[in-house]
Amino acid sequence: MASLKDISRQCGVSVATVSKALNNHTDISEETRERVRKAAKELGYSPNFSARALKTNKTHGIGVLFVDEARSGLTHDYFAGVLDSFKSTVEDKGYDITFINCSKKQPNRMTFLEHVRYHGFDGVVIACIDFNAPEVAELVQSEIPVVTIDHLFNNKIAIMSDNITGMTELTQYCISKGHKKIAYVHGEPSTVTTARLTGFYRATDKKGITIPDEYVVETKYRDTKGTYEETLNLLKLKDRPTCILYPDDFSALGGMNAIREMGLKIPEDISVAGYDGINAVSNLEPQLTTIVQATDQIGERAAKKLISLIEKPKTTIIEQVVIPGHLREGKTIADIN
Amino acid sequence: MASLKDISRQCGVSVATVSKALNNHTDISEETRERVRKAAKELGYSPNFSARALKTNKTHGIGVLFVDEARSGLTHDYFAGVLDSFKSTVEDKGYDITFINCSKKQPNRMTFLEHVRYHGFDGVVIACIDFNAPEVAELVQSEIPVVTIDHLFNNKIAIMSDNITGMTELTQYCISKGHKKIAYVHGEPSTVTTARLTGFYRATDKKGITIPDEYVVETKYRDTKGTYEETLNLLKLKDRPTCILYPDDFSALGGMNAIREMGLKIPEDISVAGYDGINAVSNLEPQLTTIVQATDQIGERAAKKLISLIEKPKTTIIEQVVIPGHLREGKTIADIN
DNA sequence: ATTTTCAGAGCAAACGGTTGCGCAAGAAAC
DNA sequence: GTTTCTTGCGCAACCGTTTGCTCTGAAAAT
Repeated sequence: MASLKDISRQCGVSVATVSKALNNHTDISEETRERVRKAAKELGYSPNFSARALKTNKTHGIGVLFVDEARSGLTHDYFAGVLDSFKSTVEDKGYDITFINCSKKQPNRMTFLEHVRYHGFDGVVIACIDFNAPEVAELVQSEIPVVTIDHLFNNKIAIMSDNITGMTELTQYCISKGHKKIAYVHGEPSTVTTARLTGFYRATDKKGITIPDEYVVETKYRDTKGTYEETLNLLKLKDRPTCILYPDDFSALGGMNAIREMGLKIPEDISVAGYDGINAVSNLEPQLTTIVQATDQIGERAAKKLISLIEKPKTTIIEQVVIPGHLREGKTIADIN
Repeated sequence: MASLKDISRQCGVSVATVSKALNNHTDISEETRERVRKAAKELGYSPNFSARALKTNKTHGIGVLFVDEARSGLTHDYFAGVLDSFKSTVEDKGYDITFINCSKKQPNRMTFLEHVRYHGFDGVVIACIDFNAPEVAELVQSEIPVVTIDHLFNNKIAIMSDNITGMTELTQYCISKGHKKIAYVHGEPSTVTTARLTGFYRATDKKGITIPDEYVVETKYRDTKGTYEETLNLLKLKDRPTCILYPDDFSALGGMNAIREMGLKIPEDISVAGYDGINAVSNLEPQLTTIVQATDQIGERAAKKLISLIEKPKTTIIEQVVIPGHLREGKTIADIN
């Protein structure tokens, strides 16, 4: 609780001098500086963030908007990975991260933007959220430096996992193994889903393969029940696919259970693939073929871009950064050539 | 950027009046209050957290210490679950959470305690960390309200997953299925490991079962390679166990792979069980028998206890709260009775 | 008519730190 | 010996809020 004033009293110098000494300003003699440092240590001085922020109008704080509705934020492996990497990177540069309160239960809750203004965050990262919510739009369109992950807003920096290329690559891989009847159980409409769908069709079109509409069905993300049901439906079709792609590794498990329940073998009877590269799943046998998203890079790039935008707004390029994933060739796609 | 001063100018009242009006003090007439509210809205007033915190010496901020060394914090399913639940609970009560910077790369990094003091957090939650680090001790022994998760400090509130009972229950379950030769691949020494080991022996002792020392081996947490190796070793023993327990679901996968690689079937030839109740793993076939830890409850209790300690320090009981998990009976333990 | 009560509002200090500017004194230049 | 630099430090304002105390005028009580 010791303050600059206490130190100044102890050392017989002014508060201003103490402040400058502690902040290594050049107009303080080495001798005084040492005296001040010593007193600070003795008194157990701790700088006061609020006072400093109030005066300097800088918080070195970054707001993180990770919706946790239905527990889909932190416990979502992909986003947890991104956040973890983001966190390390900004912390290395002296920034702290605070979650933007998204509780709906508060009596006088602030909007996201109000909360950010209130705390004076220097910048904000947004991920894993309903990007169409008006509150999100309000925040994005404000003057606050913002970086979004996996969603592109007009004239804002976005870090995007390369879902188009990833899905193209995955689909091409399946095709190269001889599959033509490829089904795709995809997730709810979103930037991500759209991109992957594009990638999917890009690959099939290129090879002149026509996918019947009934092969492309929609379910929720990370919902093993949903993929389980949809997979059963797919397997009941007269003309059954030889290969089924899933929106993520997690929900692929649901599909795989359905397949096995029908007495079919993976990959002998049906091939499957996921998307994400979730750790736990990669340790299964047979190892799931999937696209591993580079969560480390995504988090790190987001962090660096955001800090650049905060510290050098003029020279920072507003751009969409696309981070490629890579194919992890497991054992769930049969070669039927 | 509008401040109280701007509103006061606009309304022709003093700054003090504006402050009181906005904060619903009773000594302001309803008419004035309305006028002030209206002006605040018009000017786009946003309160200033730093100024308020400086004056009131309250931040409504909670520091979270989740070490992310080796990426084991956020991406650890168990802790991610706890944190997620903790976050929702404190946010509902108007608190914000900020990670305590644990970057080692900063030139003038603060200790954990310094960082907490600097930010003036009202309280701190500690989890998933090397509890023996001097820096952690320094923080815990300070005057800051603190709650630890899965570790007990003298005279501090701790929320503990009931690892003893959980492991006892799991072991008893195995025994009830006829297993006597039970191996236990446990994690690195820690509060958690010790508790589970206690639970393990408590169950075997009670039934008068003697476990050879070679059945109890140590490996790292969440390390499929380690459990893979240890499992191979166990399987090579002259007197092979019929059942192997793992430190967590994740690393159980490594063990299971080893078993299958040896041409053995689960659970026909060898039974296995995990610990944690990780989502992804619970969707596998055969479903892994495990103890599901109540992450939701752990996070929520930790949050409520901490807030109580912050707001009502006198009446808050310093205690160790033990949260039971529950057995999820999967299909990986054979009945060999 | 005088005193008491009270609601409504303002004064001013305080929270802890930062920083542009000014000033003094000694060193260097003339 | 005067002028010019340079070094080291203090002055004082300011950031935006909060809050105990004071003040005023009008209503209520006497």
